[in-house]
Amino acid sequence: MNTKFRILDAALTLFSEKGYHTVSVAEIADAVGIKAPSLYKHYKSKRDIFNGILSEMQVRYEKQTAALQMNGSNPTADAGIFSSVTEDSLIQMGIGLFTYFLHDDYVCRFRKMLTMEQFHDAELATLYTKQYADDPLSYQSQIFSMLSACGLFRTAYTDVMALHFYAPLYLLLTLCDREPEREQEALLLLEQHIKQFNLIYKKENTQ
Amino acid sequence: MNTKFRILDAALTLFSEKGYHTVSVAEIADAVGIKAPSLYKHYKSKRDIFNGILSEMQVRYEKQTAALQMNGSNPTADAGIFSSVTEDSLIQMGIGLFTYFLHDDYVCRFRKMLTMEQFHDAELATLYTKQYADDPLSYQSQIFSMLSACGLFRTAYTDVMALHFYAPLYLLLTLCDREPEREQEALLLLEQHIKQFNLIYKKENTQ
DNA sequence: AAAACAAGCTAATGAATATTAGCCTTTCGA
DNA sequence: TCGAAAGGCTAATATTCATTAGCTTGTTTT
Repeated sequence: MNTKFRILDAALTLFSEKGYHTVSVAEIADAVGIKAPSLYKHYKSKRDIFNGILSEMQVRYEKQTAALQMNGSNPTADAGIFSSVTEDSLIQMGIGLFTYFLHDDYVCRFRKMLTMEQFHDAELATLYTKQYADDPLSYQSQIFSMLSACGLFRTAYTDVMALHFYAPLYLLLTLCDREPEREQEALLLLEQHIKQFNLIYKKENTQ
Repeated sequence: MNTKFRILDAALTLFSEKGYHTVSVAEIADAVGIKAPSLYKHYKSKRDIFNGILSEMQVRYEKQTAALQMNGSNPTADAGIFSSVTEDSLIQMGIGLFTYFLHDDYVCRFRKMLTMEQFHDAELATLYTKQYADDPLSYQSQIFSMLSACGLFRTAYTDVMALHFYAPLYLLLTLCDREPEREQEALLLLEQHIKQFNLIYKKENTQ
């Protein structure tokens, strides 16, 4: 029963460390504690395991984004929530997103895997862009347009604001994926970045 | 003679499209127009071809950065060059860097290859970080510290300024690597980003 | 001109690897 | 309790692939 899931998990770990093609089904089986042919009782091929990981991520991702997308549906209705945006809460939002992306077990392994596989398939390419560029950017953009509407932030192109806020986070994230030992340095820079961002975009009179 | 180079070139193309492990030596040979065993007259193994690509890139990269690193050596001595930094020249610098990274034949294929191989080897990881994060950031940081010193730009943490300037460029670059058809959209956003950046950091009195 | 070398080829080798066949044991619903 | 399904195993298969051996041919060096 849960062997099926343990296979997925072991495969994801291996794929995220060495890439799909470099990992043999024997290795996956080994990590699970069974022999290679037994895998085929659960998945009909190696590719099928990979697809299983994709579906699993699909489910988790939709759950995660649904939780964020302001369940009240109408964005401006929730504007009150933001009546007290402080520098600290902005920092917390940034650092929170960063550490979630970097340390969530599934998210982190999945991103590394997708990084390596993105050019093998147009579908994987768009999935990557959606999860790590388009969706975060449009989410941030939405938030900043609310903050502008409330008069808390300067009015500016919210697309550009979102890019200013999120792109450094993204760059530092991919850096830490490669060199985890530089996380402290990255966090420091990220915090400085957000302070600077806050200084730039927050309206003076509401300080 | 130039077969040796043609092998490197064909291999880089294939590696950048499909990743090192997915490409067979037979495929590389085919692309060059010879048979697989003939490759071994020029390189002693598949890995050796890969290493050849790395060395070739090393040479090109050093040539390229040497050309940028202000051959006059002392940065502040060249401050005069920047006496007339306009919004347009800043945009040109950004767009120029972006299109160079995106369209230079060698740079572009190499980056895609490195993107796929970065987790296979700590050395490749640091190489990636150096070329697409550390070096560009410290270069931009240097420029902004000069611009600040000249009184053209606000004084601020130049590391953060560099991050603000470069990170969006990096994000859009990786996006276009995956989805080249979105280049126009990316260029537009990049231009808006730089205009906004200029507005934020340039001293009002020098407008 | 002869020897040596460069650079191509075909054929062979050997290892890795995904997948299938077929067998055995345990579990469990009828 | 019996039959079948679930889930494990070993052994076999077939394919792909990097690499080597050894031959040929044209060019270069002596």
